[in-house]
Amino acid sequence: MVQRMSIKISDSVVDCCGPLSESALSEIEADDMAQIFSALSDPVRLRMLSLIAAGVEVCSCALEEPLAKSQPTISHHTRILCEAGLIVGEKRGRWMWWRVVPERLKVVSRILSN
Amino acid sequence: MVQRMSIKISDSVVDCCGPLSESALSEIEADDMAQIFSALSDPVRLRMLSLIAAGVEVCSCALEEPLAKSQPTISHHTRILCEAGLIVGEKRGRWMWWRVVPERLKVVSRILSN
DNA sequence: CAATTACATTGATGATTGTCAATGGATAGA
DNA sequence: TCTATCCATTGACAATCATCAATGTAATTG
Repeated sequence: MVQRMSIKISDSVVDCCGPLSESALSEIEADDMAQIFSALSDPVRLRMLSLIAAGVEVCSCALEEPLAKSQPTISHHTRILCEAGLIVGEKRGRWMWWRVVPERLKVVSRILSN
Repeated sequence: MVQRMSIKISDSVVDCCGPLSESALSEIEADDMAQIFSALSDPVRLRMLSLIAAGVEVCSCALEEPLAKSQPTISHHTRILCEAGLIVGEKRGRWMWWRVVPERLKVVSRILSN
């Protein structure tokens, strides 16, 4: 049985935004971008994202040991990365498998390269 | 008279880091990257960065009105962006002039595009 | 020198955040 | 059905953060 995570991504930033210097950001655009950068602003989450990106797919249970955090903390961070659209999860059996969303990273990358 | 801001940037991330997925981040690299993303994780700072990038050079006093924040708050945010190496300031007379550091933005951009 | 202006710093406050123990729900195996 | 496992949620706590009033500092002007 396969069950997909629901994601709440703010998409106003995905298609509309050119590079930062082009024109002043609206408050809404700034809020959306800030959500993504907030997700990336924690060292544990960055290492988590790196670990997930290193493998094709990574189980939640495989993150506790290298990150040296408790299970609820791991769950908390995967949730934040998921809500920012940076990773997606798929539950298979008892395991939650995570993979990165490269297009999402590219969106942010493109905004910063002006 | 010209006076430059002192910046404290953590540089371990500037030259060393390939894309996120290449290999697992060390804790030190993750800390440094997190500092940059933290600076970008606030909507006011994003709009501030956008405003500075829009003009060639922008005075602190020209930021209060469009951002609708008090002078101490503006000063607080410019400081954080500066410490992250994203902007540099130069004091000329009574005015503090800010400009973005495009290379710094490119560093972050490159990390995200794997 | 005195007044004014632009900015930084300090201190305080309310809000947000990272962390984990405890608990609950769902799935697999015996 | 019972037990074990994987994960999410809740609640609590300490730490960090965004904000601003008050104050300090440096530079310009009269």
